[in-house]
Amino acid sequence: MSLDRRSGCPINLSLEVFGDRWSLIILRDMIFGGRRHFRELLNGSMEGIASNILADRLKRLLELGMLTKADDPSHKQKAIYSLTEMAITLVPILAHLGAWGRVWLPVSEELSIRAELLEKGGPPLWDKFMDELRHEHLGMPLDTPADATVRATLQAAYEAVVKRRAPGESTAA
Amino acid sequence: MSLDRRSGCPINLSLEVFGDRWSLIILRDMIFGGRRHFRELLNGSMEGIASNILADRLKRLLELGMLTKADDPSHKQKAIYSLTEMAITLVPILAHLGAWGRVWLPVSEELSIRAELLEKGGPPLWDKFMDELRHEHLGMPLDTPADATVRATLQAAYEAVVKRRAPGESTAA
DNA sequence: GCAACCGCTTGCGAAATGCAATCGGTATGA
DNA sequence: TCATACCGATTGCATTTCGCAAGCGGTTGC
Repeated sequence: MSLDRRSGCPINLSLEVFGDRWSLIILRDMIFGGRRHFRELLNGSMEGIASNILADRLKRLLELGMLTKADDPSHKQKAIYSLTEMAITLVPILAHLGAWGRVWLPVSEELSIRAELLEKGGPPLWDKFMDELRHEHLGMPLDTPADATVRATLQAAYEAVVKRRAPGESTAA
Repeated sequence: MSLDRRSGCPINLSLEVFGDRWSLIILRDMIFGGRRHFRELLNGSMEGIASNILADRLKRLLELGMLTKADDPSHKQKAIYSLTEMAITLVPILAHLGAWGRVWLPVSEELSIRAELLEKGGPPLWDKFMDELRHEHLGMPLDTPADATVRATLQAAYEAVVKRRAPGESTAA
């Protein structure tokens, strides 16, 4: 995973940033899953990322300016990863990607409810979500503090589908 | 490049489709460059795709249902590749990707003019473009036949930038 | 007849990936 | 105090993929 600079085309350069199978998965888990630590990303990843790949991609995303890294005051060995504005502005792309996948690919119902809500919410919801992410990761003040965050709303919808489909059973989030 | 089905998440499945460094480049060249033949894609690719990779990706995109392949009546050995609806609906994603790359990555001026116009045109322009692609690749009637196609407009803008930046010189399109 | 072109394949070295085990250090609880 | 679990990685190794160059049998135009 090097940075080729094969051409100055915006689409090509974007692909060189996250044109691989893991970078966007990591960002997805940070954005929608609220994960901030190495172990959270490692164990929480639905697709089962390997630890060396995760370490490599985090380093790469740091170098690219998509993430920042800071010490966790609660634990000397813990590191907290934060999204930068560069990464936060991927939300519309992730929304489109999810919407497209929902139409054309064999998505599972419980995992696509988030994409469905995000698509229905449209740009206003994306803006609200990005505002929340800026607050969470960059320490910026919230434009309009809401009672229920976008992430919590999406998560609740996901859990409702899981519960409906498998009543009485418990499933990992 | 296999099809893992690592999870039913829409974003993950989308990544399994074009989460590599070449698939979207090929589709970009077909959509914005109007390329339909193997050699056009091979020699016209700004990033210099290798012929075996191109062959592999075309096969993959065929299997995924993003492309179809037909004989070219003008030449017994020529094949014409066409976009399917599945691929045409990537236009908004490509537009977003280009817009994001233009903000955050070291794009070249001449190669980003298309992305700029596509972003400024917004969804109405994307719809018009997709309509033209449906006409071109699927044989559907045009909703509102226009004098200048979106692709020609983008191409003209690109060439104007090239001409302005290097007056008197000639550059490959 | 012959060079240029057609889509595509082959061979091969280099690089990336996936997997499991492990590292040295840190918090936790008995 | 001491075992245990956890922390962010790193290492070794087998497998897969990539990138490059050359070449394939066949078609076309001059």
